[in-house]
Amino acid sequence: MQERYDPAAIERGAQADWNAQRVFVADENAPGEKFYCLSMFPYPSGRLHMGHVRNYTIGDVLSRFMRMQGRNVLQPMGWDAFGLPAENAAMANGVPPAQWTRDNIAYMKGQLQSLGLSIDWTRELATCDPDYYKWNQWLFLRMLEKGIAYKKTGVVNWDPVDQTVLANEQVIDGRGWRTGALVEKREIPMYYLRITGHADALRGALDELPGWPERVRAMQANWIGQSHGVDVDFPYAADTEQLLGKAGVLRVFTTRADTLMGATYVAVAAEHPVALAAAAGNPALAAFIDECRRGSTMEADLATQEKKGLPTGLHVRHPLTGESLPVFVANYVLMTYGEGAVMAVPAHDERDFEFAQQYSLPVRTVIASPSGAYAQVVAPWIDAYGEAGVTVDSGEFSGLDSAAAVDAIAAALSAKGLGAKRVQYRLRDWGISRQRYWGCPIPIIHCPTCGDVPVPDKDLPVRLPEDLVPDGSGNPLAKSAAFLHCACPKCGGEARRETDTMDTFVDSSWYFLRFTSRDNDQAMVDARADYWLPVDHYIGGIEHAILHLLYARFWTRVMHDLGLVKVAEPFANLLTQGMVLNHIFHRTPETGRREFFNPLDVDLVVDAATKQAVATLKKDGSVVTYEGLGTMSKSRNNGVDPNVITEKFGADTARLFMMFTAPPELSLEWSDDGVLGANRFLRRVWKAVYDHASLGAPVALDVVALEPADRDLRRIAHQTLGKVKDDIGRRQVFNTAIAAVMELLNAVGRHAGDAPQARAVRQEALEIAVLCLAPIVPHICHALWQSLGQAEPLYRVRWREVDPDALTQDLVEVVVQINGKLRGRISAPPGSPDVLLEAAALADETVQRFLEGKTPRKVVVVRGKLVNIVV
RNA sequence: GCCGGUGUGGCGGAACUGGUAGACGCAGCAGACUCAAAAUCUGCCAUGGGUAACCAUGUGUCGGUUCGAUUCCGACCACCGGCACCA
Repeated sequence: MQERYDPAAIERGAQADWNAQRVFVADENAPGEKFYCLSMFPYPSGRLHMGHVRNYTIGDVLSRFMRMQGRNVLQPMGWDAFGLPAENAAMANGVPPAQWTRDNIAYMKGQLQSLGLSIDWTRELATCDPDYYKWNQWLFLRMLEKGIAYKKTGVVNWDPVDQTVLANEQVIDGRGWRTGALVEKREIPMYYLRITGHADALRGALDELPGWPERVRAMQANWIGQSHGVDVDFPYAADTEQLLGKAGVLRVFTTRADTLMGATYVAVAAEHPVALAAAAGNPALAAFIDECRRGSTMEADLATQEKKGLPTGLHVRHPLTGESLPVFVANYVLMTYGEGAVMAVPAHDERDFEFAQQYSLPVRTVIASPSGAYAQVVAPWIDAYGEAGVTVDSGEFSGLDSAAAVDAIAAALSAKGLGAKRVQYRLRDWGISRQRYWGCPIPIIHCPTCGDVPVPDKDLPVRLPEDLVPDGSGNPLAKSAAFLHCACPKCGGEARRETDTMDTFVDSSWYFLRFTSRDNDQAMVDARADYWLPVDHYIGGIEHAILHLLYARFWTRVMHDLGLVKVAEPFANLLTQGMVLNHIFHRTPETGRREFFNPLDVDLVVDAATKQAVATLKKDGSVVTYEGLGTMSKSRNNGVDPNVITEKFGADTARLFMMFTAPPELSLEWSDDGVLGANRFLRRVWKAVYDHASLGAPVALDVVALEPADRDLRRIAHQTLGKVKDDIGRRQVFNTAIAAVMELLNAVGRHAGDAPQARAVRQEALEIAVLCLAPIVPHICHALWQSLGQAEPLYRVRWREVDPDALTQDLVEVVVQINGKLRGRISAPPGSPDVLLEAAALADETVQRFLEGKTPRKVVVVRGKLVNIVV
């Protein structure tokens, strides 16, 4: 064994051994209960960042730990390879997105491998591979057959200069990012997936996911939304009928049907058909509608917007009283929620109240406050006006509590054919059409005679040409004659291929299923998916808490309903890891752009007196502004390149630092000193084994021949073994597990003596330390295990069981409290009866002094832990 | 505004089921080794008082339950995240 810890050589050697033995290739037929450990696959942006390192280290520690527990582990890896950045890079460098993407994958794969992750690379996939996205297309066609996929118009951002559709992130302050042109809204046909059809199931099943963090479940529940209410139809009055040229109803959705008798007007969204019809002959209204539509995109972040509206001049009739009510266009009604229209009850809804005050509309009190907070609704608004109560002045519906009134009014409406109870979800259907090149083609052919024709299964995949280079002016697929022109599968006539591609969230909605059946070119998934699913542990960033996880749950449900997989929920346990933060420093010159400085180039000193942080540049001592901590990012120049750390200290140091510095769910502050500390610990472990091993092989351990100091060390070692298993296996916290091994190593350092049994105990303690660290820092442990004279390689070694005999103690410390305050400690044999402990505690010198002769009123004994004397 | 989370030393954090608050590490201070420095090792390290033994205080604030509360309950404050004219 070498005296010096040389991470580069050790890591190269360990990785070579693992690869040669194909240690991490998963096998469905291997013994042991399956454990599918999945980390969210990366977008191949070019280089790994520290967030990736953290994510994949957590997954790898769990995988390696479970492997040691005898589980049959699958840990795969792939690439979320379609997306906009590849097109941007292509425009900047003139390289096709395919080449840029594949180059990045090759580089980043090397980076991942240098971290020593226990990944089964035989199952690697990239979503831009035709044998992957073929099945996106195949399932899309099944959804089309089932009516789960459908076509309707949707609104997109249109850059009038580049003649192209822009993603939201390409719209900056309402202008195109490249041209600076004012972005327009355009309606175009798009494909949607009917995720709303599963809203109820997706919401309900959240309760059956105890392995998910509470906050993710709450975020999904909020996103899906759920309101129990009533659809109410307001028949058109004569003026509306005349304008629209037909009889009809204006439908609204309300959760407060109990207040229907207090409705004094109806408000519709700017995009509502009635509003648009009224605007045709009303320039002022048309201008207002225009304003509303602009406002909704550009001022979405305005918290308090003035309630504005205009009368349409049209009227509808109250469904129960027949009273004529005016119809307003209001900026607080959303076309995308419910029916795009609301009944307004100013007396019992705050927004309606505010609006009614502004436009002098009548306020009709129809609810009596159960707490007597008010008799009649008058300005100003108080929250009690909006609360449920008992109906008053509501004709035949008077005197009911709100819930009963909703039922009665819903029944009355239903009898007239003017309404019914309904559940409304906030969730909207998933629009998957993207007017871009670097994505999975939607398998549709447009035929002038047959219409939209699905591509037959035998012609799948519809291959994306890989040699195109986008130039920013529209989708290059639309300019590629080879792609565009085709024969109609139905009539054989000349037809045109759909040029839209799928949202990349489609790609990531089922990749975890494909890993199980990667080599099957006949089916999307096979029986192996049922073996491996559900994913036992899914690890990824909180930023995917809503969209990705919801889409993946939906997609799995669709596959389940089609009989393709047995599970309905894909992820049994979810671990959302925190972000990696670093200090941010900048300086804003009088002219020019703000300049950010890398933390490596800055000295940060906190003044002890003022508590003010002072940051100075290392090179010239000039002062820069300290902005605090923030996520590592290129734009703020506060990133740390993983390669720099692994090259300088090794992957094990990087892994140890990540796992030790914070629990996985919390954000992690980068600290160069912390990295040094992690490295220092590994050197200490190395030295401890070296010092021990260089004295030659120890004799066999004989537990009956141990000195007290030996028994102490052995007890600590076995306690550590138990704690580490519990911390990693049950609690999934790693920092405390590492802390426990550090304590063990400190104990080994204190343990002296060259007696044969002393050395045997140290041998066992070091073996346990190496086993406990093996999932976290696998390379150094691989080498140390050999140095400890073990014939079997560490990757084949199972976790060791705690020896209960090692944990026994002759005496345990018992704490003595008086009135809950710590006053002394006594030693007693474990399992001493309460009366003995009580007597010993009362006899204690310090205790006597504090009692000052007073008689205890009561004594509480917690066996083996403490005695509390109450006076 | 609504929903969720988090508040503990100079810093990251620990205390899992109500039972010794501050494990482990970082930084700092002192010492050993060294011609010296780095590295390494040892000791100290919540606050106030005291030479010390020790005493008092202390887990965002205020209250409650309990023999005993960082932990449970109530009210409030601050910060972070998500959603938001949601009918």
